[in-house]
Formats: sequence, C-alpha cells, structure tokens
Amino acid sequence: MTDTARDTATGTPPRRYGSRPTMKDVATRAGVGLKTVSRVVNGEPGVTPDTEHRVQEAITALGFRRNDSARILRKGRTASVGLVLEDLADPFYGPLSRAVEEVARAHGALLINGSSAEDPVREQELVLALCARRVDGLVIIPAGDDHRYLAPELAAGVATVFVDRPAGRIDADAVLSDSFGGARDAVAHLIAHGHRRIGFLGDQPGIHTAAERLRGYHAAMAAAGLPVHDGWLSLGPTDPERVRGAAAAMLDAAEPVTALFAGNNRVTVTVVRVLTERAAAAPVALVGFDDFELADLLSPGITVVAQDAGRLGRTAADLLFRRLDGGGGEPRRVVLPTRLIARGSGELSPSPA
Amino acid sequence: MTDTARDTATGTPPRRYGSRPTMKDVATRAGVGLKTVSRVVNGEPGVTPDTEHRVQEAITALGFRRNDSARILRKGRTASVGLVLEDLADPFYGPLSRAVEEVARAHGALLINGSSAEDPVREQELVLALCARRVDGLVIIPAGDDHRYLAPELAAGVATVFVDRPAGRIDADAVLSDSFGGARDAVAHLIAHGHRRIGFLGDQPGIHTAAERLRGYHAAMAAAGLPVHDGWLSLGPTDPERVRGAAAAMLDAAEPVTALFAGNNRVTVTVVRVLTERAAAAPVALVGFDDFELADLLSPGITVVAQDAGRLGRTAADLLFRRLDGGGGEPRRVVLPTRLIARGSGELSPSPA
DNA sequence: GTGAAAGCGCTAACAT
DNA sequence: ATGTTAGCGCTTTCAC
Repeated sequence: MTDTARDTATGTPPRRYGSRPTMKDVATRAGVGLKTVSRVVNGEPGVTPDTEHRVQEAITALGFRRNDSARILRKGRTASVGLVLEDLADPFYGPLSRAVEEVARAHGALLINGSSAEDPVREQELVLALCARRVDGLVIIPAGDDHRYLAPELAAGVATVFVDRPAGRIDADAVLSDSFGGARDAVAHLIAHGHRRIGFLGDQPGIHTAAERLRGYHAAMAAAGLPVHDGWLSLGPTDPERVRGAAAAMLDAAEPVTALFAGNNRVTVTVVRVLTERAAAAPVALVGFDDFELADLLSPGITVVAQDAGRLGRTAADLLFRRLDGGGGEPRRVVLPTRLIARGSGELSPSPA
Repeated sequence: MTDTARDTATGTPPRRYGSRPTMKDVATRAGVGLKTVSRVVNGEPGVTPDTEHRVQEAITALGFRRNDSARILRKGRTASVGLVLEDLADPFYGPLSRAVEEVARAHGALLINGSSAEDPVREQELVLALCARRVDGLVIIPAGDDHRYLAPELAAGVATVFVDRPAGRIDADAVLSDSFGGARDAVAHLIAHGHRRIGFLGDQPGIHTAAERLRGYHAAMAAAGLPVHDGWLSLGPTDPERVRGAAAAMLDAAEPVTALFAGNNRVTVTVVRVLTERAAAAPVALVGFDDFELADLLSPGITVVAQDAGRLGRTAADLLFRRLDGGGGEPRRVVLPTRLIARGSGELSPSPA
C-alpha cells in the first residue's frame, strides 16, 4: 500500500472535521482502483455492474462528493459562466439574470454572479476574480467605459458578451436594446400629442444607454423643429432625491414642461410619485423607458418604451455559448427593438398653460 | 532548466489560444523562482522591491492571472458561497440576493447562485453541484422538504443556512419571517373592519410559509369565533390563471367573500388585477403578504403584511459567516417580525350584501 | 530573501 | 474490464 496514513485496515473513513473523502478513499473501501471510481463517478463505460455497485455503495457510505476544483484544474474547463450586473435588486435585472441562468443551465453550466453597484472599480475586481476562477465565459453589464483590462482574458479565450451597454475601448460582442430609436419614438409620441416643452430625466451621461436616449430625444425634437432648452434636460444618478429635485425644477419653471420622458424604470417610478403628489396641479404627460410591473394598473396607466430584459439575457447567453462551442468570427453587435406601449400617461394633452 | 517545452530562450510567452501563462512562466520570464512569484502575487512579505518589480513586469507582460482552481485545491477553501433560491426574477428575491451578496463581498467571498424553480429535484442537483465546487457555505431557500441528502455535507463542515423556510428532516440553521403571526394580524385586521367571510389565496400547501400563513388565518378566524368555509380556502401554484380562477370562485359564490387575504406578492398582484377588472362590482377588501413596489400608488393603496427581504438575506448571511468563522453551537432558528402597513385596500368595509 | 520538492484530488494516457 | 503513472498550477514546508 503506497498510501499515506489517511486510512486504516478497518476501512474506517478518514473523517476529521472539515475533511472529505477522496476517490482514493472510495477506491480503498470498495477494494478497486482509483480509476474505476473515477469511471463510476463520471458514468463512463467499462465497469461491470457488480463493480459499479460496490463502488456506489462505498460512495454513499463515505458521503463522497467529487471535488470539482481538482477536476477543473485537470480539465481546464469550469462549466461555469460569470454574470456581472449593476444591482441584483433592480427589477430590470431579475428577468435578465434568470434568462442567463436558464441558458447556462441548459448547457450544464453554473452561474457565478456579482453586482458592480455601478462602480467601474468594483466591476473590474469582480470580472478579474471571475477570470481567476477560470469561468468559461462572461456576461457583463458594464459599469465602466474602459475594458482594456480584459484584453489578456479575451486573448486567452474567455468568451465575453456585453449586455445593455457596449464594451469600452475593446472590441467585443454586445447585445443592446435600441435606446436611440426607443427614446426617439417616445418623444415623438409626446410631440404627436401636442407637447412642445418636454423634459428628459436620465441616467448618468457617462452611461451609454443614457447618452443614446438623450440622442433619441434630441433627434425627435429636431425632427419636429422644436427647440430644446437646457432646463429641460437632467442627467445624473437615479436616486429618488435627485430625480425629485430635477423634476420639480422642470415643473416649477416659468415655462414649465408639459411632458416628461423618463430614461429608465427607476426614474419613471420616482416621477410617478412626484406627479401623484402634484395631482392637484395641471396634469403632466409621461413616457418611461423600460416597462415595469403594475404600470398598467396605475391611473393613468404609464406609457412606456418596453425592452425585453429576458430576451436581452437570453440572446447574450446564446451568443456566449455559441462562442464557447467554437463559433468564431468578428465580434458581433446585436440590437433588439423596443416597443412603445400606450397606456394613458403618454397620451395626455398639454394643459392649456 | 527543468522546464518543459512550454517556454523558449527568447522569453516569448507560451500563448497558444486557450492556454494561459502560469506562475512558472512568470518565474522563468522574471528570472526568479516559482515561490517568489507566488509571494508577489499574494502580497506576502520577504521580497525585495527590485525583485517584486521584475515579477510584476513579467505578470503584466504575460497577462498572468492566478488560477484559483489550483489555489483552491491546495488551500481547501474556496472563498465562495452558494445561494439557491426559487426564481431570480421574483422581485422578492432581488433584495434578498443583493443582501447575501453584500455580506459575502464584505467577507471577500464570491456568490454562486441558481434557481430551483420550486423543483425539489433541481434544488438538490444545484446544491450538490455547489458542494462539488466546495463552496464554503450555502444559503438555501428550499423547494423540497427533505434535506437529508445534505447530511454528509454538513458533517464535512459546509456551513448551511436555510432562509424563508426551514430545512426538512435535518437540523439546520434557519432564518424565517413570522408567517403565522403576520397572517394572523392580516386577517384580524380584516375582521376588525367588519369582515366575516374572508378568502385565503395561498401558495402550495407543501410550502412551509403557505402552511404557516394558513394557520395564521385559521387562528384569527377562530379567535373571532368565525366559521371557515372550505370554499374560502385555495392553496396551489401561484400562476395567474389558477389564482384568477380561485378568486373568481370565491367572489361569485352564493355567499361571496367580502375580503381576500393573498398569501404572497405574486398572488396579491394577480388579485389586484382581478379586483380592478371587477371594479364595477361591490368593492372587496384585500390584504397581501409581502410588500411590493408601487403598492402605495394603486387606488386604493394595497394594505400589506411586509417582510424585509433584505434583512432576511443579511441575517442569514451574517449567521453563515459567523459559522464559518468558527461560531459553533446548536442550529439556530431566527424569526423576524412582519409589519402590517395599512394603505386602504385592507380598510374597506364589507359591502352591504 | 529566495527556491526546490512534495502534494492537494482529480483526469488523461497508457498499461495490463 | 481494471489499474498505474504523470501532472494540471498552485501553496506548504523546509532548506539555503
């Protein structure tokens, strides 16, 4: 026996607290070779039913569980993908994560995920931690705008797909919603209902989607030959306090806006609150980017530009696994359409000032 | 040079696609020993600034990233915890996951998570996959009611905390909301507002929380000396179709219920839809278990028994890491209080039948 | 301050 | 059908 002192002649498993039986322990107990245990554990052929039975018995008796760290080290593949998003608690990301997880599961992979909290440093830490874990692929909703730190990983073959926003300063796959088109449609919709002074409440201007939606706003206004005043634009953090202040400023101006376009679901919800509190004043039209649960049950219902978070996640994950399965070619950019859903709030006419 | 053929005299890194440089490659390139690289990578003392500099240079030049699989294999700890929940897309679990992640992050651990889709088999697969990955700890929102399969893992020292529902047939830590008390309060609230025929629309009876909430319902009715008719109780899947049917049956009965108690947020939302569609009919009071976004902005506002999902997650994760840091002792059961928030829907009087 | 050797638990390649 | 050997990339131990 070339063994260490782990085992004894009695067959008693070595079970000091915190240690676990290994394949060798199972092999010893079952009276077979190490490789046979490996075959049984992995369902490989070439084991007689009788031997297999003895091994299985040893496995359950010892409470053996294959150590995937060793397996991964040997095989090189981890069967896991990383997902980095902004905030797990944001309802927009729930369906997205779920979709990614579903696809991963269909491919036998686990999901490791983390939130960047919209902090580029944290994003990078997370991504690199995932790379150290040697995830096979990465789905990233980027917080930062410089992803050159990923170059070595990409070169090493880590499949990477960006979602919701494109990568910065590197060339990588991206799956996006049509923020520009959606925003343009939203604002055009308000214009079609008679509005000329329309406010835009958006996310931080550094965020790609925020910039695109602002661009869509400008495009619609320009197409209608309408001027845009600085006071009608507010981009920044989406915390309720800031949004409230910005909305109040637009609504209390000498020439107040008669309609608001909210740049994402967090902003929309806050604006709904503001408008509800001001119900006594002249009604203000509202269109929000992103759909959200119960938007149809408010009164008026909230008109939104809906993007399909689940489809975004599914598309990204599909693309990821296509890459992992050897799908080569140039980095691709997929843009998914948005859909304007009229529910009432966006169809209000400007109040006769 | 005892090296393999991986490297050449020119110092060119071995970069066939998909392979990554190792510490040995870095060592060769920097002209130092393997252990010195390890020291630098892990910030261990005992390296001269000059040596450290050379190593750092080789690291960035080669795009080296420590392979944590090997590290984990050697160290035995993975610095990761697993989270198994029902559905990432359910808004209840967003804040919960976020809280767990936050605590994990504070302890330098990664989060690996998956959804059981309320399927016990899938739950077990997931949990065992996480154990094979040798996660240090496990936070589980159980779908099944038999967790004896976890016994070997617990014996091996995998810290495990159950959340929202207790473990079945094993003794393990659990962090729960006071489902019984919350439900009793909710129903008592409706009774206090004059209701005598109150319907309960709940989750599958096999789920611990559903059973507890039903028990709370019965307790409140009994305390008020009110009878309970079979037709007022409906437990089952929370898909909208079933809930709609069950609600309709209660509302269209010969002696219809005048109030409904919804057993969780999914059910509440569907009931709100049903009641909105029936707005023409006599108003029906409603109290829902779980708070949800915008509940206050509906009209009437939805009265709820709120549980703090974030606190649930935080408490569980705290307990988990206390165990990991050597906190021993008997398995603990923590029960967090719920809070009734009156917003209007629960204060409606019974319509004079 | 630095490095050589052993070995974590598994799988791949090759015996038998 | 089954077993033996080597080694994945790192950390640990111990020698220098």
